[in-house]
Amino acid sequence: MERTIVDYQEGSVQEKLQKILGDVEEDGGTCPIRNILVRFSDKWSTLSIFHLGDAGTLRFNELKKRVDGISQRMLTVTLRNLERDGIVTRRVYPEIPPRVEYQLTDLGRSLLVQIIELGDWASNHSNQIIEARSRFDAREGRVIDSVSLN
Amino acid sequence: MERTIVDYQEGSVQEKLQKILGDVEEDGGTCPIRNILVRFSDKWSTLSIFHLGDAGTLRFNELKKRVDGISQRMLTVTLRNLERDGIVTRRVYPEIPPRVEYQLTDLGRSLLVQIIELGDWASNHSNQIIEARSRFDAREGRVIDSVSLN
DNA sequence: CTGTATCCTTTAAGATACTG
DNA sequence: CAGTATCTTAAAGGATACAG
Repeated sequence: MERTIVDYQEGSVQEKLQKILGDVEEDGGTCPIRNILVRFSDKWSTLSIFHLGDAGTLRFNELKKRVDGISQRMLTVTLRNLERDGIVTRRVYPEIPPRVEYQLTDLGRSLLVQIIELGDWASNHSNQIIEARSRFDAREGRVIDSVSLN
Repeated sequence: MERTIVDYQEGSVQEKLQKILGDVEEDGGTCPIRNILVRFSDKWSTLSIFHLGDAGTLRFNELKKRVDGISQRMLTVTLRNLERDGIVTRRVYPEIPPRVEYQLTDLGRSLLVQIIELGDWASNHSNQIIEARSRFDAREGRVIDSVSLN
């Protein structure tokens, strides 16, 4: 079902797009597809999924060490949301000091495949993007970095 | 350390992940891969790319009509950023009233393929995710919806 | 060790009014 | 038509202190 990294290159990309657009715009903002895309596109979720996919099982602080720059609060929030969505499992061992282990579910691993492809794309095209940014900034003479157009 | 990813791996998914992790954590936060993942994962960018991919060429207000709920300001900001990154082209026709047409670049179309796959994944797994959320919320007795853990 | 709770600052983004 | 500019609110996220 989702293991085919190969055949989504040639399949019916067009049909998939039509289907997504139908789902995504049908109820303006509340649809699950939008919701899911937004959720899985945040920085900390992506990085956490990468690291759990790489390591298999990680304790809270092990994961925290790997996800460079994440605060304790954001790791907690991120993991709760991923757990809620069925992407990771959380196992608590009643020891002192407590041990809590996280790992990807099957669903999480199938998502991982998708975001690896996206990350791979980013990796392979980063030079093109950086060059495009330079050209644009040279043309415009100013930087429109992230958002505010003020 | 176990490698659960091996289970479904056929090509070089594992290698891709290693490469991404190397890139992504090497300079903690400023690397282009992180930057790019964050940029292309925001809601309005994704939806704009979908619609431009579907329609081919769209004027500002045509696109605005299709991307349900987007404000004028956010469409402007989104399109500027996509233009800057080399994902869309912006062509201005010196007419009155002005006409401005947007379309995906080759780079943009190659990105489109990736996010279609992600959208397709979301579409195919939305039921699983919704069910997981219900189970979690029933277990926890409260909703941890988006972020604040207060 | 694995969190929670609070406070506080920054950023995102909607609404509205105005312009070439 | 296709934006800009400005104002304001909402949300994200960091820092710190504390708890089981």
